[in-house]
Amino acid sequence: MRLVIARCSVDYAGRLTAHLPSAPRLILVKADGSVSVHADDRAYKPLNWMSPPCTLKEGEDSVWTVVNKAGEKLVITMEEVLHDSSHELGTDPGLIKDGVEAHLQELLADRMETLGEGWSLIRREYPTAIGPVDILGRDADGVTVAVEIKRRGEIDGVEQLTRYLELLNRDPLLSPVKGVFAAQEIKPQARVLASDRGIDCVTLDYEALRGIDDDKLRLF
Amino acid sequence: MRLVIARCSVDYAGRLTAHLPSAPRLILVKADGSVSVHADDRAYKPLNWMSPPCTLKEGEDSVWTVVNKAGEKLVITMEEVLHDSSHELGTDPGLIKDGVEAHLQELLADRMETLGEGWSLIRREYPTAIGPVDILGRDADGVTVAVEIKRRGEIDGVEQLTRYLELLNRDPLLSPVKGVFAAQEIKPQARVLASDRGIDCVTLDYEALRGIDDDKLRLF
DNA sequence: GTATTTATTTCGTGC
DNA sequence: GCACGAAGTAAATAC
Repeated sequence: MRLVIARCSVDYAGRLTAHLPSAPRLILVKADGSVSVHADDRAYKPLNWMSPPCTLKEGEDSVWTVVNKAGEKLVITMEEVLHDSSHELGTDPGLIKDGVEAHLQELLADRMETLGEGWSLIRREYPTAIGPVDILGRDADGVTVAVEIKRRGEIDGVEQLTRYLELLNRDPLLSPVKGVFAAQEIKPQARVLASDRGIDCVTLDYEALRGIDDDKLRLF
Repeated sequence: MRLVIARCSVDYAGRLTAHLPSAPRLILVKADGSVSVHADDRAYKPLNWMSPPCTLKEGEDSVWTVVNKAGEKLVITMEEVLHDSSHELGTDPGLIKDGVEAHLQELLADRMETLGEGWSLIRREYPTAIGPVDILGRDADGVTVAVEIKRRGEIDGVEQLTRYLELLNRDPLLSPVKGVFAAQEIKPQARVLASDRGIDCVTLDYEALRGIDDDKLRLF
């Protein structure tokens, strides 16, 4: 990893065209070949960047040119280098995540009763021609239920579930199939659309689900 | 801007929970208060970060704790500091972009003939109850046309246009309204769905549109 | 301030 | 390799 602090101007021509007038910035060159130009704000997002695979050519006139296969080009004109250091980091062991949608799906599949008494799981990631349904289950009356899970429930999640329901209801072995839209948070518009289409909305409490699951683990 | 290269382990607890085992990494502290932890890959994306507003507390035991208002917490345990430097960058003049969706809309509104001979503009951002239609126009026969513009045309863009068309066609002053899905690149699935719904697809050539526009500017 | 839409989205995953 | 869905999406913009 190479860190350069320099007064520079930058031009990008690729998917769009962008220009940065001269100012002091951080230029970050990673071992993966990526180059990013950072100001002292915008959190972790650089002003300009080039993702790997790409090649960096340092010209003798202090002009760096980064190009990729698609012909995108990032040109950094260095006017004054204030700092330049390189560091050997090695490959990173990587990070472990927890709490995303996949986890919600696991937890809910394990606790279908959360959706209603007597509800049961048929399977997770139930495959259809247009993609997998998050959870397919049955309610207390044996009616098939398709559950779409989101962390944040928005309008396109309802659209997605609608497409699944349309398809599943063509299958005489499954039909009629009810829809449940489950999310940690459901936007009002999504709720209205779902209701309009006869889809039930359920707000998931991640902590509670996990707590229930923990209890279960503890008890059995 | 402060640059620290250190062997460290990191824990994040907030919207999700994540852990990074000990390894050498770059810790980037910006003037905006943001803190990001970078490995030597993943392009410009950090392994972990905290966005401003947040506060960084450097403990005496080489443990940095970053917290924000929502109670999210990033804990960096420094085991060995290999580099530590600070740099005054000042505020950045910022960047000038060109070629994004808004620009495509401007260009196309200026050149409705691109869509068909004799086509004309009614208005851009035509307001409806469910949001603005990118472009409302008329074809050579005077038929109303709703145009949805995307940089990359995907299935939900077609869904969106479908909703607009459904609504617009309820208005007897406008009906019948045709649909045109215009994008620099249209995914095959989006094309199929559009065609199925009687929506025409048009691939936009940004360079050509701009060229035409430049010509226009030159001529008049 | 809330809701919606865009993004050089990026990133993973399944086919 | 392509297509699709998710992201600690974030950021800009309209309402």
